[in-house]
Amino acid sequence: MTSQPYHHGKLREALLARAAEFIEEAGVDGLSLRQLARDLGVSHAAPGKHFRDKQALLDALALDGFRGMNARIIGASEAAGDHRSRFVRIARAYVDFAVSHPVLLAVMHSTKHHPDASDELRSIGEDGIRVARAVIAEAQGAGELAPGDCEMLALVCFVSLHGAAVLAAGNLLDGTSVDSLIVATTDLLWAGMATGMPAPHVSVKTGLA
Amino acid sequence: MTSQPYHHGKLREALLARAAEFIEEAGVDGLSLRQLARDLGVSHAAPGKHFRDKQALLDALALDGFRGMNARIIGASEAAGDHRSRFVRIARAYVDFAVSHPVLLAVMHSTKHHPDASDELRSIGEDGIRVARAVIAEAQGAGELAPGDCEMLALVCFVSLHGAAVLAAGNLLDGTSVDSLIVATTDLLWAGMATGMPAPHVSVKTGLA
DNA sequence: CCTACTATGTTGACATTGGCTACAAAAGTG
DNA sequence: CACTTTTGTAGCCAATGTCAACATAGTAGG
Repeated sequence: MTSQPYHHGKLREALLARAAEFIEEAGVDGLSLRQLARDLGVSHAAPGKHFRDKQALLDALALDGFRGMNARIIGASEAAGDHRSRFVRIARAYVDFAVSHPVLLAVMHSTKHHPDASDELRSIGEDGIRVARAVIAEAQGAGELAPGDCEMLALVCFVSLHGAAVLAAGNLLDGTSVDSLIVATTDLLWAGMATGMPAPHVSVKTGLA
Repeated sequence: MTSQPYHHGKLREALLARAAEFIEEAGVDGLSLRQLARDLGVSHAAPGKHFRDKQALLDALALDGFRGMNARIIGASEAAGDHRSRFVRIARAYVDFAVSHPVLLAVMHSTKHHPDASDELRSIGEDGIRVARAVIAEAQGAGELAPGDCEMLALVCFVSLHGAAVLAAGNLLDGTSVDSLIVATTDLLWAGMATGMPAPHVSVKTGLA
């Protein structure tokens, strides 16, 4: 038999690739460093040379996940079309990614990242908001949307689509198709932004604070 | 020393209560059945008499969580006020609960429940949607909101607020206060529903089962 | 070429965990 | 009282994450 070389060569990449498959099959809890090592034909402690601990591997997975997702979102935003179409396409790109990689999405937004997690990981999640804000600002400039705080509007849109993505990824939409939810959500958000928000509703606050 | 009674008496409740504290302190992964047992002064296998396995305990936690959350939401919806105020109050109840019990919320919406998880656990998550739908339907009847598929509208609102709750619970809103996000989100949704959605692209499915 | 030095992989060990079985005590129940 | 069921205990096992000690490979400098 061909004697295995002592050094794997691309163990780090192999670990990440295999781990990405594992978590989608068996969930994050189903991921075991030792199983991963066995699967790749290396010793049980080999992963430790590339990732300080299990969370470090998950952090790296999250980073890759954000890179891939942002690439899709940016690609969707750059496609031709009017503002509203681009808005819908961005939303669809986000939710589609979530449905395709539900567990990875959970890892990406998991709160428990290493204290020394890279700054990139901390800020890379905001790319989506930036893209949404750009489209909204353009549409406002073109008069298609009412003027308003496009920063906050983008955040609200991001938040709403994040909810749709999470629930769709978790298969928690009982009878509703993902696509019809995206359409309904983007329609509602766009209608609200087109109308503008004449009377901010602040009188509800109870004095319970 | 007072000899411990052989039977704890209320071990099941004690386990749930202590576990609820543990997960908020150390996350779901930080929860150990054995540690829990040590903490309550019982043997390491005692929890097994009340919960088939760890997931069964998490399922029970999730069930309790839904009960408490739904109680708050329903309470908010029954408070006096016009439709819009009640809508905002429901939203606030949801997000407030999420911020108060972030890890529990994740457990509640975790996909990996036992195959034999109670039917109650499967359907109890829809109470929030029902409450939102009722308010929307009333407001539509009163002419405050444009007519439309209140089932789908309620789902979109629920989804949006769920996103806000998840991100707020995860402390992922960098500079924005939770309250201003709630206000902006409910304002935008309400404005959209008041205007109505002129031209949906795709036909909408029938309501939830 | 020979010698460090570093990066990468291996082996062995340890504490901890979840889960199982067998047993013991308590609490009902006839 | 005899019995059954519930509740808790003690012991065991395989698996895991992490660590320290060692082995090998590649690389840089003399």
